[in-house]
Amino acid sequence: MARKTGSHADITGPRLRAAARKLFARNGFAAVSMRQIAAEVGVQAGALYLYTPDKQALLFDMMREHMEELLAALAAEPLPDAPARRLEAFARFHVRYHLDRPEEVFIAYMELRNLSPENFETVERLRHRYEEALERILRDGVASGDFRIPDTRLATMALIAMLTGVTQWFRAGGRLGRAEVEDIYAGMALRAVGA
Amino acid sequence: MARKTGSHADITGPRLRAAARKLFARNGFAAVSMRQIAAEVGVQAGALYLYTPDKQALLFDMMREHMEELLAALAAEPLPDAPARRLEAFARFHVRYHLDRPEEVFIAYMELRNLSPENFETVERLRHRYEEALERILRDGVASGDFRIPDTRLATMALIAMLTGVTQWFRAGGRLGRAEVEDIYAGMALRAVGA
DNA sequence: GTCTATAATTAGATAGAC
DNA sequence: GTCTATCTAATTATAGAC
Repeated sequence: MARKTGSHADITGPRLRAAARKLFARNGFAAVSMRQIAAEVGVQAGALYLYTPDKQALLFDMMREHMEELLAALAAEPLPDAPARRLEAFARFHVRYHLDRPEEVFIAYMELRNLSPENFETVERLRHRYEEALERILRDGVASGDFRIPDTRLATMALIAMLTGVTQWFRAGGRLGRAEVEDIYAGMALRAVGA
Repeated sequence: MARKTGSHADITGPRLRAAARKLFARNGFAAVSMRQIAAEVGVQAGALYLYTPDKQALLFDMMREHMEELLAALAAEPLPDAPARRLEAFARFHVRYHLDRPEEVFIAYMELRNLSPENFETVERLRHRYEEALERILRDGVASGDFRIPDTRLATMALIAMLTGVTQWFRAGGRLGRAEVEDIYAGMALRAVGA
């Protein structure tokens, strides 16, 4: 017999995460209340605590999972050996991945300061591993003479900021398509390092 | 005769704005309470309302003033005519200005979503004027054949994101000095547009 | 101009009925 | 597993004493 309320552990959990992601991305972690999230999920506020110990864990799990999936996706991406081709592949991967997950990306770099100190450390370590993947490409390219940049660390930060910025303005159905955007960013990244 | 409490309208106002700027930049608008700001100023929470109608106005005034000062400073900056030299001057100005005001910059692009709809519109218009100043340089450079970029609007957003990113990692007294950083970013910006 | 006191609301989180 | 009800604490903002 159909009941209005009942067991939904298997779907309420994911729905909670989806609702939190949506609201955190749109309004910011600190500005979103557990009651708002509950309303989005369609349950009462108290019911959320069956699926998360607290609001902080909701944010932390979201950010850690995002960074781990990003690193896993990068590891799974086939990257050519030649530095220029490798950088191009990285840039394309970065733009594509970030356009696919605008909410996670936005949260991941806007809500760092709302993590507890321990959680911040964990997420920062993951973020640093990602940055190092790019820095290694740049170092190799400098060593081989393919790139001309005065400082690999600065260039790493500059390129990541430039590429991540795509999420700030890109809108599906707009003037430029995803493939075009990917092309142009990859080209700018290559030229920026003198390839 | 010295009094413990008294008239401080001339100094409490600026101190309030400075405290709010510091705390908003560090912890985020939504996460900062009026009591925290009052404690930073050294007054009681109620006293703040002598200097601002509410918390929202505190944020809005800060952001509007920042954008207006940024536009005024750009207008006052001597920019050469040649597109490449003009872009270089813009990039140097942007990096310098943003390194000089890390807190304002951080707030200006992290707290947009905490503005009321009307206030958001006002700030967005100012931001758009700044972006257009760069886009005009890029358009001129494309027209003159100095720059090779497939899309000026995308290149505008990419360059601004890249240059603004300096505030995310730069620390005074670190490995690189401000002049060096300015040089490198300007060089990357020029190369990115094929100059 | 700043204080204390407080109003009115809302927050995160928990207890216990069903 | 979800509900209602509630706890405790914090929030923005205001009123009125000094």
